[in-house]
Amino acid sequence: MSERKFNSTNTLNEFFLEERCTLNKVLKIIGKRWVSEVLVLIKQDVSRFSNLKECLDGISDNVLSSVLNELVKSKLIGKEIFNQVPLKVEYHITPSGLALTNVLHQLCDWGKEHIAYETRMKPTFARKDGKD
Amino acid sequence: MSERKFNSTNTLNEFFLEERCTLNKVLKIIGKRWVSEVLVLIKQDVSRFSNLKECLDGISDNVLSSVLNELVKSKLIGKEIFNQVPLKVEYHITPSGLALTNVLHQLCDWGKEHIAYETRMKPTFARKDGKD
DNA sequence: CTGTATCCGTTAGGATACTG
DNA sequence: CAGTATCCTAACGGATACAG
Repeated sequence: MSERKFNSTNTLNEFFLEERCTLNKVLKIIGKRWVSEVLVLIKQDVSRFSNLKECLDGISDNVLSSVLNELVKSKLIGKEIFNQVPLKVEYHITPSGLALTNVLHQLCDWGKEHIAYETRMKPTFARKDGKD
Repeated sequence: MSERKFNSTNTLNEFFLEERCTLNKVLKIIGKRWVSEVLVLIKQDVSRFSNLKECLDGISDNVLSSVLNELVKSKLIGKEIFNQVPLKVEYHITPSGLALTNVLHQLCDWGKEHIAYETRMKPTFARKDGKD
């Protein structure tokens, strides 16, 4: 705190921080293990707690619950409680969440192109571009 | 394993899994704390270990090192070693990595629109859409 | 200068049990 | 059915020390 660096790197840092700040928040939200999956499921109209649990096979109630809460808190999904017996709750995606899944889909798309083959291949990697 | 669910959820599950698989890999890579930031920095031609360290202020050598390794392993950045004294190493972004930052930027963009105000606001949130 | 190895504290993921 | 509370463990981020 007492020795902040004001070198030339600082300029870059500033520019980079602006991007970092928000990006970090986003990644903090959807970087968690089950979050993106739950979001996608809800987008696909899997709106009940138990349905989600089935789809996610072995997820604990605990974890699913906290993930859902996080998503609700972040306004990516909405929660609708039907106060009846048996208790019924439905989750639905928000426009905000829908927009996110859209970007996520691009991310997925990128992954399919760039890391699909990366599982076991260790080719002789030599630089091909003419840097310097 | 012995009691796979073949209910209606299974259909959704199948579709969702295809997306999950790759998306998870991607998020696994860039969801780590410093990864996205390092990637952005390198995109901005901060190519030396020490420069990166300065930009990231308090990051440990250890962490930076492992992050760089991950990025190299994932082919998001390339590593060029100049075997001289003092030892010099340069990192540069790959086309693959560049494409990723592009998507990341959209993610950031999304964040700016949707979670900028979310820090402290707790408005009375009631459903507006006419979902039954 | 550019890293790796080791150790350690924190945190997130998860199992189980219990409540509305 | 839908969740919360508690506890446990594994994984991750990070500091320090050391090596090429």
